Amino acid sequence: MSQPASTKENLLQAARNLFWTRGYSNVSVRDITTAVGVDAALVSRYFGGKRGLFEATLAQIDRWSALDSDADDLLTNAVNSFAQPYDPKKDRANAFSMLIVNINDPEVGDDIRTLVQQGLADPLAHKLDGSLRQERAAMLLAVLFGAALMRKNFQLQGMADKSPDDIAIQIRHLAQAALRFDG
Amino acid sequence: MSQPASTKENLLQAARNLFWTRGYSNVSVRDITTAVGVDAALVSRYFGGKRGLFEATLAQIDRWSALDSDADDLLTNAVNSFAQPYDPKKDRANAFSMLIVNINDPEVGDDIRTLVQQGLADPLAHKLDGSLRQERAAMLLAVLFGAALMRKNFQLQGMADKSPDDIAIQIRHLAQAALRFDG
DNA sequence: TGCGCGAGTCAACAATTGTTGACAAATTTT
DNA sequence: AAAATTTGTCAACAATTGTTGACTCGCGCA
Repeated sequence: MSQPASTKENLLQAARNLFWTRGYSNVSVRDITTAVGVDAALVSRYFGGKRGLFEATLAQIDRWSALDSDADDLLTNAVNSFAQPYDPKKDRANAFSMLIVNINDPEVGDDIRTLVQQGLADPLAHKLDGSLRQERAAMLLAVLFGAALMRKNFQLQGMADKSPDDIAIQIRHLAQAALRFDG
Repeated sequence: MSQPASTKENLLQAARNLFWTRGYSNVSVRDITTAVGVDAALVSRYFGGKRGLFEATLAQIDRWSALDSDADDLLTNAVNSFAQPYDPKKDRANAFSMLIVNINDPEVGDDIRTLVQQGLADPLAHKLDGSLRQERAAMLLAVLFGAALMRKNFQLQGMADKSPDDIAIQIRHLAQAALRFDG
């Protein structure tokens, strides 16, 4: 039995959808409020402003399901998280899109940087075993983000036009190489 | 004997520096003109507007030096193009940064997409031999762009804090894996 | 009935943006 | 020297942006 969604929750969801696809600076407060059907003033009322609303959406990404695994099937999970088609319900693949779209924003870029470093890269490196853990973690993320960048943002032929299964094979090939790096 | 740079050339250079580092929407016409020391109206006068000025900078990237090689040392050139430190004089490493920074811009994103597809990915695939050329070209670009993204934009530890030589070793490892892909 | 309160609207603000037309100065052309 | 063309400035514009304060409406409660 779900409660009738409050306006505040509606704003949060609309903000997530818009920020995560268009990027912070490319979404106006009025874009969000008209999507919900309320006045623009409510954003400042409820969240203290546009920036506060964005950070409220950021706070929802405190856990990365790609890290919910031991070192063995970490590769499988990492590959799957990018191979899956876009699904606004699952925060996993969605979150990566948001990061790329917002990383170069002068207003929120720093937030994204620390979120990825501390919330994703550091835990990932800690999960690996062997030497050069930080380097291999960074290389794995380079592969995953690079594939997402080519597939979703640049929409390159040879990546954007592949089925999730096909793309998973390509990414797995690269991810394995990243984890195998030993100098 | 270089001519004294004309104001139009100065605008073009200032626009390149700013657009390529901050992104199109994050740079105002007045940012560019005050950097040169002239009035903002000159952009519309000389280039037909902000958009025209941006496309004038895009027109300067019609050739990719990473493609100036046969299939053999293509990998070496590709790796070098990303390992080199940021240098506003050389358009090579610079151009990739520009592409990432502007790819998500609603105004110029499509320009970047077609430029990369037709000017970079297609010629690259044509240069490869063997099967799955389009896929391997896309994978190589995923590695190169992903490394640039982690290093310059996300500034991940394990990539951003490496010397050009060290980063070249990592990228070469991944790039070789990309070119070796056979399904 | 009257009081208070949460929810939301409305009008307006200051700032920033890209662009334009009229004008002034300087330089070249005739 | 006079005319014309280039080169640039200046003021102003309309649109968009985030934010604020005053206000209205509806509902529970005394």
